[in-house]
Amino acid sequence: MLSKKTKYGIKALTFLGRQVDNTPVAIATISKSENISLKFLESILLTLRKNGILGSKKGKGGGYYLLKSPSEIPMTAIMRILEGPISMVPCVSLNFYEKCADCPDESACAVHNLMMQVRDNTLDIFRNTSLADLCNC
Amino acid sequence: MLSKKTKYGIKALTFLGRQVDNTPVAIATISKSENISLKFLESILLTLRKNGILGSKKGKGGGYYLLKSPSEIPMTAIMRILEGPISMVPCVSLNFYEKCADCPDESACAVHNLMMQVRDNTLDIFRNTSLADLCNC
DNA sequence: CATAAACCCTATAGATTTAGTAGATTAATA
DNA sequence: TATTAATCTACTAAATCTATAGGGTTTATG
Repeated sequence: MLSKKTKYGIKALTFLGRQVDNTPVAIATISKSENISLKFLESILLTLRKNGILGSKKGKGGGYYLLKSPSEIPMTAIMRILEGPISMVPCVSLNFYEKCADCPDESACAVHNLMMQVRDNTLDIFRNTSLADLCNC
Repeated sequence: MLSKKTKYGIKALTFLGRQVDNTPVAIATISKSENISLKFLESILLTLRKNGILGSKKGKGGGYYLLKSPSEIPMTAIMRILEGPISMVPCVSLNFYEKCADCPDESACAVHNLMMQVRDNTLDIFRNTSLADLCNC
């Protein structure tokens, strides 16, 4: 299940991507428009900034803005920052790999092989979808 | 992320599906072979029984056994029982649908439309994979 | 009747999620 | 320069979920 953090993060990014110019938008503006708890959104936007997706400007007239154009931001990046691994099990993760404690042989593990398929398919979608695609719908 | 419950459940089902005859297998046998905590596995097998996947026999020589042949058990059924919804958001779920509180218009929601794609792809895999496929690998 | 097994109920430690509260810091502007 | 509007930081907290553990009950078998 997708966390609210990720869901809200994507919604906020989409909101920013739909802006005509790329001038800073205040958290409160996004919060009201997308029905997201202000302080929760604040922490989400902060992590997006720390991970190079967003820039921010402090003080009056400040806010958050996209650092790249929406078409240059793949969903893989957004998902990995907000949700973490795209895989359903760590043992098939590309960026967050971890061996299973209970499983002696990965290549013989039924779960492993099934989840590899799921990962490949999901990854394919996220790789071929950019923030721009989300903004146009 | 896949819960351990689901992972262990699938492993146990695979173990049962690989049995030559379909005679009852004790929880302890599966627990040892697959490195799964006995009491946790107990509760997992119980829910699989209550959901029509497994049968059980009490007393000496008792245990759990599959109610159908592995090829007749699709992964969709197993996943829904153990993990719940296959969708990443309730608003695109076929079997566990729930409207989002924050979202006024589903068809205009970027998250909704993206997760619909992911669901379709994942569902396709689970529909075309049966327990039998997992047993042969 | 003894034994071995599923069954059933309860509790719980720990982690994660989803926030809320309080204040510090920074920058534009009147 | 004083004010104001904004981000930034840190702490707290409730609620829920996860992954067990323990103990007692029931049922079948030899």
